[in-house]
Amino acid sequence: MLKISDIIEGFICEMLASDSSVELKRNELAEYFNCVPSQINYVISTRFTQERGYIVESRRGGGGHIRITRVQLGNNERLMHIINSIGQSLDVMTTEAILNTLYVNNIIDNNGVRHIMAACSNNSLSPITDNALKNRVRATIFKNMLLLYV
Amino acid sequence: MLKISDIIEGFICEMLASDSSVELKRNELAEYFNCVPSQINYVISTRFTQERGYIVESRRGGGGHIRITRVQLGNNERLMHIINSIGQSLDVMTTEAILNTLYVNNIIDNNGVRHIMAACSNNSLSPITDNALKNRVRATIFKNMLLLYV
DNA sequence: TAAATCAAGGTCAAAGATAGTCAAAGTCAA
DNA sequence: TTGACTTTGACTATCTTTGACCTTGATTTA
Repeated sequence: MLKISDIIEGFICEMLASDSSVELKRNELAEYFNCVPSQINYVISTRFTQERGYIVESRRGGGGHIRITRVQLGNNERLMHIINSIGQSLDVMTTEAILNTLYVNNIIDNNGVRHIMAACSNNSLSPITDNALKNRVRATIFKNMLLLYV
Repeated sequence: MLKISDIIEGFICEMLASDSSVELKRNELAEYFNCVPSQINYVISTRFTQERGYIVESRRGGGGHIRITRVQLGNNERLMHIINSIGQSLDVMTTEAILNTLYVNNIIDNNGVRHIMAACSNNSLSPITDNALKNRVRATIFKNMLLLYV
């Protein structure tokens, strides 16, 4: 059976084939495919993920939209490997260690290291009291920033 | 759908491009854009805020007006002002707007903008389910990263 | 000159327009 | 039969638009 999710995925992929960025109206798309609006969210959250090289932005309210952007990825095997091997959680020491590796291998320059460290520092995450959550957020921030280099 | 608020914002921005200060008539502007006068207040209060580098003055009564001025501060002064004026909480739209201001004023380059946006995006903060906490964390990350430029 | 009137702009809350979340129910292959 | 994946919809969050009512300043009138 043809899954509606796959059809919607294909539809969006096709749009992304000609343009690296598309802007959708959730309700319009849902109506077009005769499904509930949240189906669109399902498709996006399972198919157009960061790991697969997409960036999703959206706005609610009048004139709201969902924008999906394809990021250029490919030539950096090593980086993708690192990104994929980072789990759900990341502590400061490991962050520093990975950054150091990337730095000495000239994948990230000094300026990038400073930005990423600033973002991932305990200082930046200080409003989060739960340490487990803090490390989970650090992991998502770190992966998101590394995607800038793939 | 075209958002009237964004159109009005663009209109005012364009006026501010040639002049650092503009004087508006609320009712005239509202009539020109076919909207209610309070829409102008909405645009001003959401787009032309102090954090984004504007000062708004107005007078009521006959011959009243609204004056919007782009503030010209030294880089560090402006940065510190922005850092100090960001409270405990920060949403994505405001983050983008502030970054844009800093970018067009050559305080932060494109690379820096990309790093900071990646760090402050909802994507990066997705493990945080509580929105209030999400915005608090965004504020601390953002301020921490801006300090790299002071 | 004090009061009345007119001419702005300000505030706030309700209504409208989108999108997001989450969990229950459904489907299908192993 | 079970577990992973999909579909649905009720409820929530966010952003925008609108309008009724308020405040302030300038001008006219008594």
